[in-house]
Amino acid sequence: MDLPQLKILFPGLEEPLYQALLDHGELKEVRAGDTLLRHGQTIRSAMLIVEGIVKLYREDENGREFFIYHLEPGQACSLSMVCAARQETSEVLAVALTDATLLSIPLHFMDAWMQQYKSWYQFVITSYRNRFEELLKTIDAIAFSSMDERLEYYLRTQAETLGNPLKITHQQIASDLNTSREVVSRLLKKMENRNKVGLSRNAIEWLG
Amino acid sequence: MDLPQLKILFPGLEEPLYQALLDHGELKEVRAGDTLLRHGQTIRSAMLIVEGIVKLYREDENGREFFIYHLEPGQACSLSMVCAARQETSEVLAVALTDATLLSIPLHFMDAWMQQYKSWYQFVITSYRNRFEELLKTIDAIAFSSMDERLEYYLRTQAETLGNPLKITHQQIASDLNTSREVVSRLLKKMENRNKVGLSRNAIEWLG
DNA sequence: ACCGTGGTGTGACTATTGTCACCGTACTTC
DNA sequence: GAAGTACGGTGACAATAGTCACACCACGGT
Repeated sequence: MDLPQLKILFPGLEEPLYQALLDHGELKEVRAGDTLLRHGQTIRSAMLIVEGIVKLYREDENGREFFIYHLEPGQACSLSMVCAARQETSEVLAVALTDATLLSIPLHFMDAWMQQYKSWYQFVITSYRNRFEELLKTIDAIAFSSMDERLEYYLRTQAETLGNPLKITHQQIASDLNTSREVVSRLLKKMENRNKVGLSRNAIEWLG
Repeated sequence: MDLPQLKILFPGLEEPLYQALLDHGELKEVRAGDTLLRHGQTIRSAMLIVEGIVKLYREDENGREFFIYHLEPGQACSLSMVCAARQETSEVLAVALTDATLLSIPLHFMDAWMQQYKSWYQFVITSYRNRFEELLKTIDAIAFSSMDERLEYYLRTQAETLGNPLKITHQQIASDLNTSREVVSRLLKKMENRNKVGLSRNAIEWLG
């Protein structure tokens, strides 16, 4: 991790802040499938995504996992930032979807930078707002749409951030949408008949 | 609006910040039913709730309104704060449920105070986190629960913030939950049989 | 007192989603 | 290559939620 790389990933920050990020941020490598944040876990640092994709879930009491959004390089885990700022516990489950590199910012720098660097405050607020928007879109999907519309939205957005064709099983989709595998299979079959998707084992191609 | 009142409503801020709030915040009186924030509207100031209850909705393309949460005195409209910080447009609909008094903070003070007063930054972050939590709870309700559970949760939380018995019609509940009046009436009747609620015209008493 | 309106109760039906059962097929492992 | 396992397809049925139709009643205005 060097300065030019950092500037590309997180553009628009102040010069001394980049240096501070390099000096005080700790790079962490995680493997695909690793759990980064568990429900109820206390958060001790803010996380910026340098490389890889992180998947965020909401869990219910029975351990069901509902997908809420992805975090990509250049983004920050807003929850980790606000929780960190108040040393509270996590309310979501975060799992690395691919091998990933994170820049971990110790708690006390959050406060300091917030007042020292306007660009940091802007970054945090912007991150927050973006996550808020994602959450609102998620609410739209489940509040206003039927399962076939939700599935289409899901496939479209997954294909955008994860690439097309998608390497995923029907069971994983069902779990992300909190429905059953049979329902997903049936709806996918219908979509295939309308040429919206191409189906094969462990892969789905989104054709729009 | 005077200093002691402000301290009770928004505890834990720095002394000079209270004075700044009084000096630069503009008090606005609104009537029950007034729309404070329309979807797509540009936001020019941050809003703190001094008195009354504000109801936040998410709208879909067809104008359906899905209830997301209430704002009470001492709380802030986080969306107005982040949007204000970046001069973006609103993504929700905010309506005064009762006559209300708002403290409107012009845009440029947001930035200044954020760096000047640690307590302001804490307040903004905390507000944000609380709204985020509400949103996650809303997602839980619609992602994991059936309509009868959602209705119970709705009645319980409404009774908490609005008082018991609730002055509300079945049609309004149906609209808030994005379902139909008949479904609400039927489920309420079942709940009455189980002594969870008392039903009368224009009013519902939550009995737990 | 009468009427009009809005709020509520309810039966019958439809549509959507969830569940169960079972099968075929690909891929893995030995 | 045989056996085991994960994945996907599909029919039958159950449960839930949405829609339509209509009746009844409370209340306000005249």
